[in-house]
Amino acid sequence: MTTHRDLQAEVTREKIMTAAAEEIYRVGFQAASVGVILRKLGISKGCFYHHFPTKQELGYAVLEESFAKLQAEIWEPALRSEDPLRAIIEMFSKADKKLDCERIKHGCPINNLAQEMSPIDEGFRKRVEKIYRNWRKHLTQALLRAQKEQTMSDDVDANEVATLIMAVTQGAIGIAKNAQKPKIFKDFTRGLVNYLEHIHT
Amino acid sequence: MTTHRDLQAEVTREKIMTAAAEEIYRVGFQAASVGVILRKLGISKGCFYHHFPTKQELGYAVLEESFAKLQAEIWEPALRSEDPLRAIIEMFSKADKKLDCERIKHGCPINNLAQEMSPIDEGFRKRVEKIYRNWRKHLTQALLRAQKEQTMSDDVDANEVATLIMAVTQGAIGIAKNAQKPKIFKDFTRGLVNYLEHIHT
DNA sequence: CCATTGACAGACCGACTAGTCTGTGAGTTA
DNA sequence: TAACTCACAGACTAGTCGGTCTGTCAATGG
Repeated sequence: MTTHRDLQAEVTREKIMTAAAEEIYRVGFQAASVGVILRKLGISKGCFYHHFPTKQELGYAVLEESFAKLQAEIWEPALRSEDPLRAIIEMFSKADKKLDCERIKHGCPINNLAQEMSPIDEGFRKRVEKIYRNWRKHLTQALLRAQKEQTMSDDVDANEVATLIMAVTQGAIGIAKNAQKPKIFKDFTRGLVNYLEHIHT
Repeated sequence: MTTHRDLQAEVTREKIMTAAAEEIYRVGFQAASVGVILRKLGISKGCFYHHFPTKQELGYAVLEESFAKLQAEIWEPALRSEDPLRAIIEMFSKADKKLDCERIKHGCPINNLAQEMSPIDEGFRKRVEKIYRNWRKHLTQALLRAQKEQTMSDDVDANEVATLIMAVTQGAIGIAKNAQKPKIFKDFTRGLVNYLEHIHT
């Protein structure tokens, strides 16, 4: 049975997760201090370590629950769309609007974590790899569907296009984040968009 | 006049720089400990802080002197080549050989540093931005030259191709580094290579 | 030859970190 | 209502970090 206490505990866990996700996104995992996160929430050490055994486990949870979900939410509509290739093209074309700007400035949360933590923590590495494998799989499936439904040229290899999209996305976000100018993101994706237009039928 | 002492000091500085570059490349800037670097070299704290005012300045020096130089050395031959586009294509084609594997496994040193430090240190951000601007400039110039010398199609925009190459390179290295399989690098650049072949004349 | 310089040695410091441990008191159950 | 559980509080610890400071001694210049 779920008691009032269990519910309250769940709320607390969520509060920690949200604040941690923000902080990790803002400054990176290593620079994110457990103490700072708790002070911001007005929550005690005891409370935190009641919910998470280590800072590392908190990081894993943020990656798997918060970041992976965010990524899925961003791509799912396009991948489910009737005309996936067109939807993807429009994702890039509209990338300089509203919320996306903030996301470009701070980079892709998953990629940030990956670049920082993968070389020194196998746990992060494997979790990120799983997310990427998934992304690649769904993207490829969507493009194969596009070919079947005649909205993408048969002359190209769906898997090849999928990896190209992924590489450009990650590369362009990284470069734009560094430049701190979301406008630059479009500079670095224009070539890809033109190419995608070219194979769109 | 350059005395024997000055010379010895320069040697020491170089030793520190080399060890620091390795360590920063291996574990990132924040995780790299000054103490660990010094212990490895058998050098004292006093010695280190005689040569570098802060750890931050050491990081800047490594980025500007070691990493930027490395990057230039890798791309210069291709960009100076008679047929730059062909040379670039071959760079990607041969990326799974020898030394390059190690580089792919640990990622691009500059990009690693950029992703980790740019959001929290403007000094790193600006230095990386300068390197990227330079890379983009030289790459674009090389492609414009290719067009003038009729080795690249006039139908494409040199700047657009340059940014595409940069984005794919950074994205693919990042993904391959995470997967820890250099072979994957080729998967993620095959689409680009085919495209480059296509516009090569 | 003697005064000075500067490359280096290493003990030391304060700040900060992740993580522990002993309580405490409200919510739950018998 | 009495026993108990568990979400939470917060002082505390051990260790690491970047950075400082004083001292030493060989190379240097007058």
